[in-house]
Amino acid sequence: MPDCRSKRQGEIIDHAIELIAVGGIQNLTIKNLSARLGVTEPAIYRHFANKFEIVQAMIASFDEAADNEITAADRDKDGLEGVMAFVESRFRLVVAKPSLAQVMFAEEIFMNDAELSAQMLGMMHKHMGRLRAMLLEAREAGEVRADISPDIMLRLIMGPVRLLIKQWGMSGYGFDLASKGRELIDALSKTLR
Amino acid sequence: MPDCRSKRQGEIIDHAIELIAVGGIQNLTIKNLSARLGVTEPAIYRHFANKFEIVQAMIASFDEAADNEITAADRDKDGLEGVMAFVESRFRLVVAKPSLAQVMFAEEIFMNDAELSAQMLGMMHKHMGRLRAMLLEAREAGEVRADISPDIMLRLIMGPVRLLIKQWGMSGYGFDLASKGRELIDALSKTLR
Amino acid sequence: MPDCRSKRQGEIIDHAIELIAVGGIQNLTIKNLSARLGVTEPAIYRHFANKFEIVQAMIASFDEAADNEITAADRDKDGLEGVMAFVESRFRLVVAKPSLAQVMFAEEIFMNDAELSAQMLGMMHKHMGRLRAMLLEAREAGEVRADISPDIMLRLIMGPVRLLIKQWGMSGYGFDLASKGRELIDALSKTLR
Amino acid sequence: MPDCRSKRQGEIIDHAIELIAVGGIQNLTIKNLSARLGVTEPAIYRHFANKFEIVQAMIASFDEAADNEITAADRDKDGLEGVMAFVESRFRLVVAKPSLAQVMFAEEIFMNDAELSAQMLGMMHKHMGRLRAMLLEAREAGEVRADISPDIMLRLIMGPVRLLIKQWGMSGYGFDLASKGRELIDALSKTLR
DNA sequence: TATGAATGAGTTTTCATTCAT
DNA sequence: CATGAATGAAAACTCATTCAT
Repeated sequence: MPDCRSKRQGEIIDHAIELIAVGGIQNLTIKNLSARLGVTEPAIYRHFANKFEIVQAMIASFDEAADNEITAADRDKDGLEGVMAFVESRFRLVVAKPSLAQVMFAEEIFMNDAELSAQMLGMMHKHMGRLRAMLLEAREAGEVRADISPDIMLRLIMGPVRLLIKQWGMSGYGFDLASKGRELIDALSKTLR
Repeated sequence: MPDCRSKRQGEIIDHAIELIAVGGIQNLTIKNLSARLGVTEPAIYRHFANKFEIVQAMIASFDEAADNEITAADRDKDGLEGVMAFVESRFRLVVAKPSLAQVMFAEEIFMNDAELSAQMLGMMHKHMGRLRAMLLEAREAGEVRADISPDIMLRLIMGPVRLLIKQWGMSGYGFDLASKGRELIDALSKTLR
Repeated sequence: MPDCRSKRQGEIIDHAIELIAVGGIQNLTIKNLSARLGVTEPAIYRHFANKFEIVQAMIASFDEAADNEITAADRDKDGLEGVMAFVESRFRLVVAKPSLAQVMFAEEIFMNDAELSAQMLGMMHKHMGRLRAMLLEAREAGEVRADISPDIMLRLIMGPVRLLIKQWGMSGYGFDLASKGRELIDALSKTLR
Repeated sequence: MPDCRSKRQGEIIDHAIELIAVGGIQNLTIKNLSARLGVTEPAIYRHFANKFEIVQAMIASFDEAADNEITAADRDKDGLEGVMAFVESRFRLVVAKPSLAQVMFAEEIFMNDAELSAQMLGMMHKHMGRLRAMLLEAREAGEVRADISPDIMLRLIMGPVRLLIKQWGMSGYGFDLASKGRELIDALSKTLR
C-alpha cells in the first residue's frame, strides 16, 4: 500500500532509515530528520502525527520493500526453489537499498517500545512462516534432508543470511554482497540437500 | 581481569546490561541505572567518570564473561571438537546470564558511538578469528567438508547460533535454549561433516 | 554589523551583560538568563547554539559598542586630541550603558575559557594599538613629553581610566562618572604635556 | 596573623589562588582543590568549614602578603618616598608570588558574594587610604604638583600599577615585571612632581 | 587526619511537541 | 505547506557538602 503514503512521507521514512543506519535509533530525532529534509522541525508534523507513527510507517515499509523485491516469477516457485528465491530477494533488497542492512534485521532497535517491538517480531514471524511452508514442501518432496527439523533448518538458512547482511552493513558495505550472497546460497544448497 | 573493577562497578555493569536487555540503549539512562541500584544519579559518578565509560566497561565485560565460560577442558580441544565446544560455551553463557542474549550479539545497539561500535566489531572479529583457526584445523584433518570456504562455513555456524540466541531473548526466554542449542549443534554436525 | 544579530539575540546579550555586572560570571546561567527574558531555558537555544556562543557574541558586542561610541568627528582627530577623544568616548560608553563598567575591562571574567580569554585580550590589544598610534603622532608633534616611553604612557592613560570606571561600577554608580572623568582627562593633559 | 592558620590551611589557600589564577573562580571547586592537594574532597573540610571560609581566608591572605612585603625600612618612609615604596612593594609582591597578579586586583572575581565583595572593596579602600595619607603629606611638603586633586592623583598612580600587573599576568608573565615596574615608577615620579 | 560513598540542588543541553502566523 | 518561537520533561553531569568508618 504505497498509495496511502504521500511522496513526502516516503522521503521522511527513507531519511529515518538512513539516520538509524548511520547512528542507531538514538540518531533518529526530529531535529536530525528535519535537518536532512532541509525543513524545520514542525514541518515534520504536517506529514506524521508524531514520531511513533514515523517509526511505525518505517517498519511497515520494510514489509512492503521485501514484498516488492519478490518478483512475480518467484511467487510461483515453491519448495527448495522458493526458499532460495526468497533468500536471493533478501540480498537484492539490501543491495538496492543498503541502509536497510543495518535496520531490517535489527529487531533490538525497537526494543524501546512494546508495540513497535511486536510489529517487528510479527514481521519476522510472517516471513519465517512463509519460508517454513516452502521448507515443508521441500521436505515432503525429498528436496532437503529429513534428519533436521524444519524449525532448526529455518535457522540454518536465515541465521547465516542475516549475519552476512549485518556484517556487510557493519563493514560499511566493504565487500560485494551479491557475490558473497551467491556463495552462501550455494553452500546452503550443498548442506541442506 | 575482574580485579581492575570494584564490586560496585560490577553491579553497575550488570544493571546496565539488564536495562538494555529490557528496553534497548534508550532505556540505559543514569536515572534508570541509579534507580535500580537504589542510589541517586550523582552516586554513579563516584564509580565511573561518565556514561561512555560504563558502556565501554560493559562491552569489555562481555569478552570476559565469554572467556570465563570456556572451560579449561575446552581450551585443549581443537578442530571440529573445539568449534563445537565454543558454540556450546555460547549457549551456556546466555543461559547463565539471560540478559546477555539481547545484548551480546546486538552490535547495532552501540552504533551510536564510533568507538563503542569499533570495540564491539573488534570483539566479534576476535571470536570469529579463533573459530576460523579451529575450522581450518578441522578442514585439514578432514573433519569438515572441503567444498565450502571456511569464511562461509563460519557464517553457517555462527549465523544460526546468534539467531537462536536472539530469538530466545526476544521470546522472553520462552523456550528451552539448552535443548534447542543441542539440537542446533547436532544439525551443524550433520551438515558440515 | 548588528545586522548579523537578531533582535532577540541582542536582548539576550544585554541581559547577559547585566547578569555578569550584578553577580559575576557565576551569575550568568541559562536559568537566570531565561528568567530575565521571561521564557524557559530551552527557549534560549533557539537563538544561540550554546552558552559559549552567547558569551562570545557578548564580547564581540563590547567591540561594536565601543566603535559606535566614537563619533564621526572623533575619528578625524589625531595626536593628543585623538587620544583624549578616545578616552572620552570610553566614559560616554559606560555612562550610556552602566553595566558595561563591570564587564568591559574585567578580562579575568573570561579566564575560564582560553578562547574567550584570547578574544578579550585581542580586543584590549586592538584598542591599545589604536591609542599607541595616536600617541606616537602626539609625540612626534611634540604634544606630549618625550621622556616617557609610549608603552608606559599608554598605561599612564588607560590605567587610571580603567580604574575609575571600575570604581564607579563597584560603588554602584555612586558618583558622577562624567565629571570625575573630565577631571581625570584634565589631569592627564597636565601631566603628559 | 599567620599564627591562626595551620600549615595545611596555608597550602589550601595557595592552591586556591593558583586555581583562580589559571582559570578564574569557576575553576575554584572543592574537587579541583583537593585534586591539587592530592587528597579527597572531604579532607578539605577538616581544615575549613566550607568553601566560603576558604575564599575569605584567601582574601585575608592578600592583605597579609601585602603587609609582609612592606619592609621595616619602608614603613618609616613618608611623603612621596613612602608612596613609591608602597608601589614598589606591590611589584615585589607579585613577582614573588606571580599567581597573585591575576587575583589581587580582580575585585570582580568575588562579585558573586556580597560579603566577599565588601571584603575586597574594604581592602582596596584601606590600601588607598594609606596611600592617600602619604600623598597628602607629599602635597603639603610640595613634593608633588598641587594642581591635581589627591583623589585623582591616587588613580593616576594605582591605575597604571594595576594595569601593568594585570597585563603581566594575562601575558603569562611574558615580560620582566621588575624592570617595567621601575620604568613605571620613574615615569610617575616625572609626571607627578 | 583522611577516605569511600553518598546526596540535594543545580548546571547545560536535548527531546518531542505545540501554536500563532 | 512551512516557519519562528516557545515549552515541559528529561537527559548527562557538576557542585558543595555530609557521614560513617
